[in-house]
Amino acid sequence: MQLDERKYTILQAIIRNYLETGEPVGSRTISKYTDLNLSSATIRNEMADLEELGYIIQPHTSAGRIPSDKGYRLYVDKMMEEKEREVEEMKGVLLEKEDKMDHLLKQAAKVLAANTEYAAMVSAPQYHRNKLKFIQLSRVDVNQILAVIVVEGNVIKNTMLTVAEELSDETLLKLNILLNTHLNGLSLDEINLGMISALKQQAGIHSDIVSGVVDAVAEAIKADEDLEIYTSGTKNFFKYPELADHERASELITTFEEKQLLSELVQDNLADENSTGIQVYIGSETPVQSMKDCSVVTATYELDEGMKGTIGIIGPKRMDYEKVVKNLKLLKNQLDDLYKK
Amino acid sequence: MQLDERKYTILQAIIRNYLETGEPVGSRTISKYTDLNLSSATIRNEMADLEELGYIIQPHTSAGRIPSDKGYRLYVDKMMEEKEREVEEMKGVLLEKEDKMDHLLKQAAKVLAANTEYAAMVSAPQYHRNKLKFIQLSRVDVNQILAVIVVEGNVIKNTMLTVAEELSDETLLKLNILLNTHLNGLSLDEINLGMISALKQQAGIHSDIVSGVVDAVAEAIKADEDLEIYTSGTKNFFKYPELADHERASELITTFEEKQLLSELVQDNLADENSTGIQVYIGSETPVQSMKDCSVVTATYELDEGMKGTIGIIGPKRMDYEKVVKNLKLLKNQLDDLYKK
DNA sequence: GTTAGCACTCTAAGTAGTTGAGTGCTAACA
DNA sequence: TGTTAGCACTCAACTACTTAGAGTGCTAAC
Repeated sequence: MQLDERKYTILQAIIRNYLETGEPVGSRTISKYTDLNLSSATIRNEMADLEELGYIIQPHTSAGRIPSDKGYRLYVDKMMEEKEREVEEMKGVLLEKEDKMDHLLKQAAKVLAANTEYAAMVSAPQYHRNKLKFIQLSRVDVNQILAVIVVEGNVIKNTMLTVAEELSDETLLKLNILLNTHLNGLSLDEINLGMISALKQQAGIHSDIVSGVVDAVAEAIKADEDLEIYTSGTKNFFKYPELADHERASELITTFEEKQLLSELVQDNLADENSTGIQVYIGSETPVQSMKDCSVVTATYELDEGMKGTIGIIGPKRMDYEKVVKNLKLLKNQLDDLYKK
Repeated sequence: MQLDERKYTILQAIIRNYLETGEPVGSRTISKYTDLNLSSATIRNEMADLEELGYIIQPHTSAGRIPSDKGYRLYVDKMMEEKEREVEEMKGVLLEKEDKMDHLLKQAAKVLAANTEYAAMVSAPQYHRNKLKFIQLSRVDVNQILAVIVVEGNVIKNTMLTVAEELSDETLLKLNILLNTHLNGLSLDEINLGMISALKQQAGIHSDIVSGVVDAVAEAIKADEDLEIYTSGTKNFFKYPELADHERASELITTFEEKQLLSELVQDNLADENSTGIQVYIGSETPVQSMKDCSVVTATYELDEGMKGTIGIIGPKRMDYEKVVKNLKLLKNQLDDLYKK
C-alpha cells in the first residue's frame, strides 16, 4: 500500500484541522471539511490505511486521529516546496533600525514571538574564522591599561589590565606597534605559542601585558562559549495545553532561561543547513531533549564578513508551519540585508 | 484587643507550619506543634482573635487558617531584628572569581536560585552620577573610527563612527586631545549644549565626529534605560502550586523575561533602602503588579565608586524568609567585598 | 481562663450513570 | 471494485451524588 493523492488530501485535511483545534479529528469532520465528497465511512477506511502507514495516530480507541511526527514531516516537506516556488515580497519594515546589535536582536526576537504567538529565539552572530583587525592599548589610570581589540565584523572586546609599575607613553606606543605589527590580520589558529613567546621576549619586562592581551584576543575570537541568545514569548507555551503541564513547561522554560541549551540548536542549525536556509525539526528530530514534544523551526542569517546567526521558533507540533516559515524568511531577509547596507 | 506574647507564639507557629506544608493549618495541629500545652479549643479562641486582628485568614469556613500579608509582615519584621543581632559568618566562597562582570552576576543569580529554590534576579550595577574618565578615538578602517569611552567604575562603551573623508593621524590626535581636555572628569549634567557647540566649532569640519562621540558619552553615562538584569530559577515557580496555575505563571514568566518590568523592582529597592540593606515586599506591597501573589526579598550591593546593584528573590508568600535573608546577606557581602579587593 | 463535647460546614475524593464522538465491521449498492 | 449506510461497541468526559474528614464556633462545665 502506498500514499496516493486522495490519501494525502485526507492527511492534509486532518493536519490542518488539528492545527486549528488541537483536538483529535474524526472521520465525519473530514468528510465535511474536504471537498472530496466522501462519506465518513470511506474516510474511516482511508484513515485506517494512513494509520497503518504511520502518518497518523489514534490516542485511544474511539478517539479521532492526530498526526504523527512522520505525518507532520510529509506535510512540512510538501509545504516547503510550494513556498519555495512563491516569490516572497518584502514589504514594510518590521524592525526599526537601531544602532546597537543587541538591541536589534532583542527586538527581532520580540517581533518574531509577537507575530507567530510561539516562543522565539535569536542568536547573536558567531564569528567563525575571524581575523584580528586592530589592537589598542591606552592608559586609563596610573596602573590600569585598557586593551581594545577589534576583530573582523567590527566586534569589539575590552579588557582592563592592571600593571605593577607605571608605563610611559613611549612604552605604550611601542607595545601598541609591536602588537599591531605582529598580530593584525591573523586568525586564532595562526597565533601560536612560538609567536607569543617571541612577542613576550620583545616586550621585555612588559611581557605580562602581552600575555593579558593575547588572552583577551583569544577570548574575543572564540566567542562560541558565551554565545548570546535572546529569547521572547516564553509565555506562549501556555497557550498550547499539550506543552503547558507543569513538568513539560518547567523543562521548556529552563531551556529558554539557560541559553546554554539553546546553543545546541544554533550549532546544529549552522552545521547542517539545507538549501533554503530553513530547518524544521519535528518532535524527536530536535537536538534538544527538552523539546521533543515541540516543533522547532530555525533559519540562518548571515551578515557580511561571514558572520552567521540563527533565528528560531519553538512551538507545539501542531504549529502553523506556513506562518512560521513566512515570518522566519521575512526576518532572515531583513537581517541579511540590514548590515549589507 | 492587642497582640500579646502568646498570640504571637501561635501566629508564629501557624506561619512556620504553613511555610512547610502550604496547607491551611488547623487548631489541633498548633495545639500539638507548640510547647504551650494548650488544647485545640483554646487555640481556636486565640485564632479567632488573630483573625479579627487581621493577621490570619480563613480561606473558607471549616478550613484552617493561612497568614495574611499583615501576618507575614509582622513575622518578617521580628525575624529581621533577630538576624540583625546575629553576627553573620562569611565562610566558603560561593562564587569563583571570574574576570568578567556579567559572567559573575549571571553565576550569582544561578547560585541564589539553586540555594533557595526560588526564582532569583541580579541587576548589574547602575552608574549614578558617574564621570567621564577617558576618551579614545582610533582609526580602524579607512573610513571607520572607533570611539572608546571609559567612565568611572571602568565601565567601557564602544561606538563605531563612519566618516566621509579620510582622517590623518594628526587630525585624530588633535581630536583626541580636544575631547579629553574638555570632557574628562565631567558628569553628564555638566556637559551642556554650549560646551558641545564650542567643541564642534573647534573641531571645524570634523564636528560630526564630535557629535557622534558626545552622543555615545551620553549613552554610556545614563545606562538606566538598558539596565542589565540576570535571572535564574524561573522554573522554581512551578514548585509552589499557588503560583503555578497557567495565568499566574504566565505573567510571572513574562515579567522575568521582560527584564524591563523587573527594573521597577530595582529602582524601588535602590531608592528606598532601609538600614540593613534588605527589603521585603509581601504580596501587594510589591511595586510590580504581576508579583502581587508573591513575596519579593531584595538587597542592595555596592561596588566601589558608588555603583549600586540589586539582588533579589521572588517566591511564594510562604517562602522560607530566614533562608532567603541569609542567602541574600551572604551574596551581598561577597559582592560588596569582591571589588573592594 | 481553659477545656471537652457536639453540631455544623465545606472541600476533596470517590462512585455511578450518562452522553456523545468516533471507530470497525458488515452487507448492500453502483 | 470502490463506496456507502447502518449498527454495535468503546472510551473519555461530564454530571450528580455520596462519603469522609478536617476544622470550626458555640456552649456548658471545670
